[in-house]
Amino acid sequence: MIFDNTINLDQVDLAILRLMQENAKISNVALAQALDLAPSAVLERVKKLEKKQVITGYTAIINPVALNLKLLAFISMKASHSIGCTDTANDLAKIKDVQEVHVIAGEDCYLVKVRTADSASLMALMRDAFSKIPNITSIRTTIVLETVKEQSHLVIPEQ
Amino acid sequence: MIFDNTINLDQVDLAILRLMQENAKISNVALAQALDLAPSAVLERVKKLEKKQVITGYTAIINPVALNLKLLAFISMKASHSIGCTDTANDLAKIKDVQEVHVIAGEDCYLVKVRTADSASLMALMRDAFSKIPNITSIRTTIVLETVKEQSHLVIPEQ
DNA sequence: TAAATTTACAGAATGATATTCGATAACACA
DNA sequence: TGTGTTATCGAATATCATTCTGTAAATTTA
Repeated sequence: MIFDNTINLDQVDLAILRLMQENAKISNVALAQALDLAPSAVLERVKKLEKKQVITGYTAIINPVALNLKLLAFISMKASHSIGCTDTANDLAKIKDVQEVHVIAGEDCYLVKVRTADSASLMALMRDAFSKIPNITSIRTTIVLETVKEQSHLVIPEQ
Repeated sequence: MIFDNTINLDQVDLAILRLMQENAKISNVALAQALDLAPSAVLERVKKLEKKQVITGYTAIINPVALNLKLLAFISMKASHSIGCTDTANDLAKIKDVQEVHVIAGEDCYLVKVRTADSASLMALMRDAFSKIPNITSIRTTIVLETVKEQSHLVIPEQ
């Protein structure tokens, strides 16, 4: 039996994704007008995209500065454990202030994106959370001075 | 004259942000019920948060794999130009496949997050786009093998 | 302190919207 | 060709967003 892992998205699906990525709160009616379809047809497609986990959620984009989260940092780490062990990565992922945890190729093992109020709270985070995680042998912290672009928008193929 | 740059958010505002970050498509009525307020009052607050640029948008979170975007990479760059010059960063930001551009402290100048289909398309991107940007003197590409956590959700203070 | 102004909220009205459902047409496949 | 599946439409209804007015509270000003 062939396990069909491919998700086939047609032009209409891609257009929906494009519009909803741009503005998740676009009304179903507006979507339908833009796509030249009935609202009920569009709704069914959106539901299907959600069920197929093509769309995994909807979120409000919040200005970090408004929440006083003025420090962004990337932290590279090496670990001593065996290759393929996911414990350390999972421990890192549990930390709330950690936005991203990536296992990377190259000299280091993990790349972590962290957002805190300031350098003091980053220091506190490292003392209280990172240092408790076993097997981490080295850490290199890169402070972001200025973010010129930061978006989760994906490039959606034109056709 | 004191320029009031502070954005004062009370408990209700934070609760709105928490709920809308979790699910941007939550209905106004549901929000109002959760906050024990009238829908009209909540709507006014949301509008205000948008106007104050606390909420900067609403987006559908799309699974990159569904769009065949299976490669994630971080690229560190050095540049030869004078400190404070933003041209290079802006050039990088213009590239569609580039999700993030950060000016960083440390040995390198820029950290760039890129998402493409595969290593071939990353190669093509470097050939067609990155190489055209002047003043870049060195590049170090870090390929992500696995992403354990990736979210734009901010930590919203409890109270 | 008192008056004036601003702000936040509730409640009602209405206009728009989401959602459901049955019917139909297009399509895939054997 | 016949059968099952899928996508769509259009209408009906329930839900919701949005606007507006009045009011109370908070804040500012004199």
